[in-house]
Amino acid sequence: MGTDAVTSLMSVLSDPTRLGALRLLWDGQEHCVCELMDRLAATQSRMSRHMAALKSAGLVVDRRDAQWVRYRRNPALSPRIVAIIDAVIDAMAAERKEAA
Amino acid sequence: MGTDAVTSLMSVLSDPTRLGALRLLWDGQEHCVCELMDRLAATQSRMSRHMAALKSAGLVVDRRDAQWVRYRRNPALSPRIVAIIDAVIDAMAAERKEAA
DNA sequence: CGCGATAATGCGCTTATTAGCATAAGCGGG
DNA sequence: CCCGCTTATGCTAATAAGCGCATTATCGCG
Repeated sequence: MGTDAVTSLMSVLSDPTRLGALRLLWDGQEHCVCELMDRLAATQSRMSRHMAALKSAGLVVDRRDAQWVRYRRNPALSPRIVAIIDAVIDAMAAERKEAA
Repeated sequence: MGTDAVTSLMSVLSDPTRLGALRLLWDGQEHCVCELMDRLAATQSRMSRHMAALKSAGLVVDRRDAQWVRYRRNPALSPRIVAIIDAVIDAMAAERKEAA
């Protein structure tokens, strides 16, 4: 990790579309961009760019499968990063429950 | 919490000066702006604004004491928020250890 | 009441982030 | 080889974030 690795991680997490994607990917399964688009109500280019950001941060990995690109949570993520994201996703879930 | 409370929290956390201040304040003690300035190598206006951001996010509280303003961690913070920040500070500590 | 010390704020500037639109790139099928 | 589907990317405009500088505000002290 660089000097401000945590800071850049926080930057990546400070976007609702990226957080939503992370929440969906956190089930460990693969999800294509089109599915994420639909479920997060994002346009194609927007979704693609946000996924690129998550990938560039090392939080997710992707795989080409025919015309689809399947993203999934990076299984090799450091425990400290996982701890942060788990806590964030937990807070998001609570927030969603309250809103309902 | 609003719809994107978590997102805005992440935004507040995505700055090295604010993260540094949070780390220092996380000991539960009071710290004046001047001390934070010194320890984080920040100018006065910069430090003041960042503390205002942390305060506005509800993460810290302040108290006037003569010519000083003492900031401290907000003791009434929700457990979910605390969990996030604890994890972030833990990651920062690990990062600092590696850098040394 | 004026002074020194500490902190906050108005202002202008620069840089970073994000979005949409259009276009290109990768893939399988016919 | 072209077509349709899916995803990535170049470009540009709009917005937000952050900083420094200067100024203002607040306080205790003499």
